[in-house]
Amino acid sequence: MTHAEPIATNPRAAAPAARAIPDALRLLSETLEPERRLVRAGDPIYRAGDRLGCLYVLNSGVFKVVNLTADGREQVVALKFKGDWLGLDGIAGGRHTCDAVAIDTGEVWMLRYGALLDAAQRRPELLQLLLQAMSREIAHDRDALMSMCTLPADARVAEFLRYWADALEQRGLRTEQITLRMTRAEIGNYLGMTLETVSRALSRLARDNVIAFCERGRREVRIPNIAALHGFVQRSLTPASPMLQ
Amino acid sequence: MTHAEPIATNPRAAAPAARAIPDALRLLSETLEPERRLVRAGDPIYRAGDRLGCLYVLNSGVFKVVNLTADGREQVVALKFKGDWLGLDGIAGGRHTCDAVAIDTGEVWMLRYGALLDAAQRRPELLQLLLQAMSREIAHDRDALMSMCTLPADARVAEFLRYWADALEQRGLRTEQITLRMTRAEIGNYLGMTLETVSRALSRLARDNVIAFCERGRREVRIPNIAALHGFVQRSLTPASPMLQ
DNA sequence: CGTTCGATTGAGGAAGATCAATTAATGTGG
DNA sequence: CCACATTAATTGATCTTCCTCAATCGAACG
Repeated sequence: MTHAEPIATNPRAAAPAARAIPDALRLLSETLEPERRLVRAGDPIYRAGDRLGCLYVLNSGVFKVVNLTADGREQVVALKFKGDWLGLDGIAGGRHTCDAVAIDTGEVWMLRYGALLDAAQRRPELLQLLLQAMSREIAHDRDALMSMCTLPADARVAEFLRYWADALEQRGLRTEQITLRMTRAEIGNYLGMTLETVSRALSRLARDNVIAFCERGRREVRIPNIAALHGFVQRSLTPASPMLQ
Repeated sequence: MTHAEPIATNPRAAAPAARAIPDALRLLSETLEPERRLVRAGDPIYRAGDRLGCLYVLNSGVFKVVNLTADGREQVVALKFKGDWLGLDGIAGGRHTCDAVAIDTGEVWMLRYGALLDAAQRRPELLQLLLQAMSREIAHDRDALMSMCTLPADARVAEFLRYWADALEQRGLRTEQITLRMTRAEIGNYLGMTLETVSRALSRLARDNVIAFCERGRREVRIPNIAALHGFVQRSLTPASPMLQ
């Protein structure tokens, strides 16, 4: 009885999701033949205010999406992985409303918005793909808002790690040991807390053996068991913490 | 010289936006002839888990969108006004992921998802309409997340009122005096704070003359000047409050 | 006119921000 | 390769904001 195998214990349930991203990428590749662009950590692919010429799909790597307000506030509002789209928020206004910046080496595919629109008119499966990507993003943003509003700081950090590990797992990538490509300050900015609070939360998670730090630096995190992270979140809810009705 | 007319002092700038919603509604009405449904405060139009048969567009009234998690947390994650769409988050999974509940009398138009998809394939302007609605929702959700993360409680309440008044103004509705159709508890739940904090924030806003309560109850709020609300938000940022870098 | 529900206001406490000091990585020029 | 400079992370000590608990008040309703 193997117990250390959380992935694909139920192949029938895992299979469709596991196939979804490669299938989507193949469809896009074949029907639109997108221009490919290699990026390294720190490279922006667009900036808030840029005219929306293209939408982007990640073939590999990790991106952060940074929102900025007129009054100078700046915040990481999303993380993007393989198969995710970038730039969807700019469709309404014809201009990008955020910065998109690579935080790891990777490859993005550029889809001319006009060409995509044309193709979507002719090919139902392409339209579906786009609508589903947008829908997924809306649903995810709401979950994120909800975590922000209802979870205490420690749980938010745990949830952040769980989400990251989960995203990698769904894409068939190594999840046992993940490299956070963000500083504590960036993580805190994303989660709405200070870098000190992030650091303390991580220390506590490590002390509780929910995560472990690896030899090389504290930027690499070992997650022996994703379910344990979820358990940690749940525990911070149950013990007398109805937190906002 | 009439001075109490904040709208359309610059007709060229205001006109396109002001026309956008009626134009969109007319297009939908003519091309899809949607079934219309009257609702009253408290009526749900769908529940999380329901199969996605329709998308909905508000012709009038106000809706709240409520998200619930497996562990029982429940939160208002969005407010919807005339011209807004409901149910977009359910496209990806084929099921609604939230409850949508009327908080005022109004009328929603039901669009069979399949029919909408067909029509969008044939009519570019309809496809654009749908994509723009989804894009706008993504952009707005990010702004909301950002407010949550970067603004202190008082400013979040001010921003909430500003957004509500702004939404009404954009739709050509009375904005001088608005009726909040949510309890303090609901507002607090939406903004990630307790009802007491909402109450205190409102009292402070009234004391600073940024808002005023009307004779009948404290559920009606008079907003003499929307810009003053924005000013209040800004002030809570500048005086030694970098708040998260 | 009492009952109920929502709103307000105050007092005390806890989570998390801020300030500050230390330690660990990373990078740079010699 | 090492000394040094720089940046990131950790940890502790306060202080602030906001939550919790509780009492009071007002409005709506039967």
